[in-house]
Amino acid sequence: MRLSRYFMPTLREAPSDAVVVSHQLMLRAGMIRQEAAGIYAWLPLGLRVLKKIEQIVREEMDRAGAIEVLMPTLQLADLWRESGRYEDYGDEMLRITDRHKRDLLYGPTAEEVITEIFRAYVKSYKDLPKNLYNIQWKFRDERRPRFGVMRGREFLMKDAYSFDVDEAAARKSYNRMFIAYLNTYARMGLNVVPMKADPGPIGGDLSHEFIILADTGESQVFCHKDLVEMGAPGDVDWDGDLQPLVEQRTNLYAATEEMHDEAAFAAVPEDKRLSARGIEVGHIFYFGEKYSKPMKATVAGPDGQDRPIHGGSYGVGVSRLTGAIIEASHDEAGIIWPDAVAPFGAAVINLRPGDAGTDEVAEKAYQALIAAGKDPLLDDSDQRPGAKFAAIDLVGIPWQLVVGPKGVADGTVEIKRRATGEKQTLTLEEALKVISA
RNA sequence: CGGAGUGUGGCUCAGUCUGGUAGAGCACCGCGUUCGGGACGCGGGGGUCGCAGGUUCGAAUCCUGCCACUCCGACCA
Repeated sequence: MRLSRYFMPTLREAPSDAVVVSHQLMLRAGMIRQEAAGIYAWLPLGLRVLKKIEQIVREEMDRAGAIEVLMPTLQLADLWRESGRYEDYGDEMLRITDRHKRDLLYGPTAEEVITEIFRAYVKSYKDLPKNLYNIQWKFRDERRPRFGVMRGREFLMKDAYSFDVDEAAARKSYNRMFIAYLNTYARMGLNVVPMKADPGPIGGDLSHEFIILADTGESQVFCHKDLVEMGAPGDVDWDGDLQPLVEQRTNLYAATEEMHDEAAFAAVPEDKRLSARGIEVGHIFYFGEKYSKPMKATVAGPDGQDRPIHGGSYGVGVSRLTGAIIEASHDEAGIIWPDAVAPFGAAVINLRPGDAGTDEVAEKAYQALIAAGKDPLLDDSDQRPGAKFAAIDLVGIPWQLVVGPKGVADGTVEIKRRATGEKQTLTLEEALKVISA
């Protein structure tokens, strides 16, 4: 992409209504534009990041055996009356009436819809387990939206739903999602810690929040230090026994403020106790027959008798992650995107557009990076060098390849790694090799 | 939803108390000088001061109502 033809409206100063750093930087980098409280338009740069995150989530869901569907944003109120949640949900649910005076709602989640779909087709235990997911916009009319896209009213969420014949089978589905989540966040360059969460009315131990650690996180969290650096399991035998991998994490202490147990935390060796701020970027839980019973989602068991399926649901805040990643990865100059989610893989900065020498080298570098699949941004804008550096630092592109008249004169370019600030002066060929490595 | 606050050009803000022909910086346009970490000079464009009503000879400024947004708190991907 050539910057001169792109739409990347960066700001030198942050709008005053942004208080958290990710919100400020997203506005300054021209990623989003607020249209109403908690409702944002995604500008080209923001959309690129959002799509990359979405795609990682999708790939890891697929790998774990989940199957993608797309459910509507608008749902029929009657479906929610069946589950009993239409009245329970309260003002957070945006209710809509269509021209025929039918009650609709903008989905805050999709347990009812997926259960309706499932029950229409699946009749036998032999068709289980199944896990269906969708990545769709949700709306929750938060009393107080804030923190930019991290607590918007409209947000993009991946929600997966598992269907199993009994609790033991549901636990296996749960474990698959647990591992898939670890892999998902690891690919985005995040250290994530699964923490025991409030399981709600169902009880049991099958509810975890996935928390990334960031100084600006909105909740206080407590955990065993080893969890932070434990890493992700990667690809595993998804049909095998995942319980040991899960227990390796869940046996160490980790809890958010609401679930915190001082006594249990005190039992963690003192040098391993970590108290930090965290941001919730995922939540998984098992809810058993909560929806299948009232909505009559049953399958025939081996004995021929119908029984309600055991369900679980698994959410990832896709749009929230754009903000959360920035919270975890930025400096005074701006955003530092992990390579996997960066809007562009590299920026070629032509310090003097119009100069035959720099134009030629910059174009050559740009074409080579395209060929290498780095999806580069070519800064061919007519600005002074300082302004270019500042803007490219701000938007956080992982590699900068600087083509200036001095370098061209002696056959070199400069590359800079955004994350470390490390600069090297190399020939173009060497530079391309480093960036493409 | 309780409490607090803010709405003035794309962004940051002054002007409001004490009514008298709407300002600055950044951004934008033109020309020139510049050009390796957000340059400089000269010239220029852009705002019915959130909306509606009221008071007044005269309202960004005072009064009333409404709307939007933000912050703090209780709740949540």
